[in-house]
Amino acid sequence: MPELPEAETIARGLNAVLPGRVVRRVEVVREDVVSGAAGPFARAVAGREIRGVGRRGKNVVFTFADDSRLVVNLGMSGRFMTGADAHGDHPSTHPAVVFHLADGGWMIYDDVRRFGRLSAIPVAEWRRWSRRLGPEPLARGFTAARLRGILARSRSPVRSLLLDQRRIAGVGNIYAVEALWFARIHPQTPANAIGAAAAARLHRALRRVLRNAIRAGGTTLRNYRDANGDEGRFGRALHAYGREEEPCTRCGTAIERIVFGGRSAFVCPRCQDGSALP
DNA sequence: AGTGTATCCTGCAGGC
DNA sequence: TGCCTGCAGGATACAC
Repeated sequence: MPELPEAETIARGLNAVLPGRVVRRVEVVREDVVSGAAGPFARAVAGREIRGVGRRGKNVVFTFADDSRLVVNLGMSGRFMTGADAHGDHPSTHPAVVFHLADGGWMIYDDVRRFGRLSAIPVAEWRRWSRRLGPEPLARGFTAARLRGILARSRSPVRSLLLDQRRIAGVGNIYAVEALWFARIHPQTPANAIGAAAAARLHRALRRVLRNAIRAGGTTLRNYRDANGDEGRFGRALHAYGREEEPCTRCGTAIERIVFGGRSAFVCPRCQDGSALP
């Protein structure tokens, strides 16, 4: 579920309330969501002071005072919720890991489908961990030329390339589909067939879509809620994703759903007909 | 190298 | 109401 904008929204929400607080005890309710065994995971996190909460790609990253980290990939249905009162009710329906804080507060990682993964990363492993991911698409250094270089190295369909976290970090199916609609590029276009002008359109579209989605607090289709329990408001701004048989907002042609790489893509057969590749 | 398929899970919507 | 199918924001492993 959550892609870059959702992870960013969650990280910001957590960063507003967690820095300076200490994790007293970690309760692993569902062992399958932590990497490695529950015991070592809990021991790696318990006792640490949270210095900040950020994001890398689609991952929410907690940095502790000793520079070790807790990295959370939210999978399809991962969520965070926090509360101040240890004895209060909490809204978690599928708690997977409960973090008891030293001041009596709590943070729960809740995950219906349990595709999410929580990993404790020691200081010495952080660089290596982060390097497995491609560049951040919203970073200053991510230029149109850089995107074009990435595209040029692959013949795979451009949508598949955008979803490959090793090449670009944080883009998921919704925003890949949306950016390709804006750029008028068919999702199955071989990446290396995309010329300089089309690559520049895609670069602009990708950053625009991601930025606007962050501004809207992400996209809620079903599960997604931010750290305050609020829905994302970007669903209203979708032009292609999930709009099968609805009119293209640019030309009125019915949006089509196609499936490849095991995932749905949505395309305007007229705007994205493969003729605007230069 | 790239693609299709299966797998990990649960919940929901739609058809009958 | 119940049963069945298909679908879902992700990631990974495997065979071809």
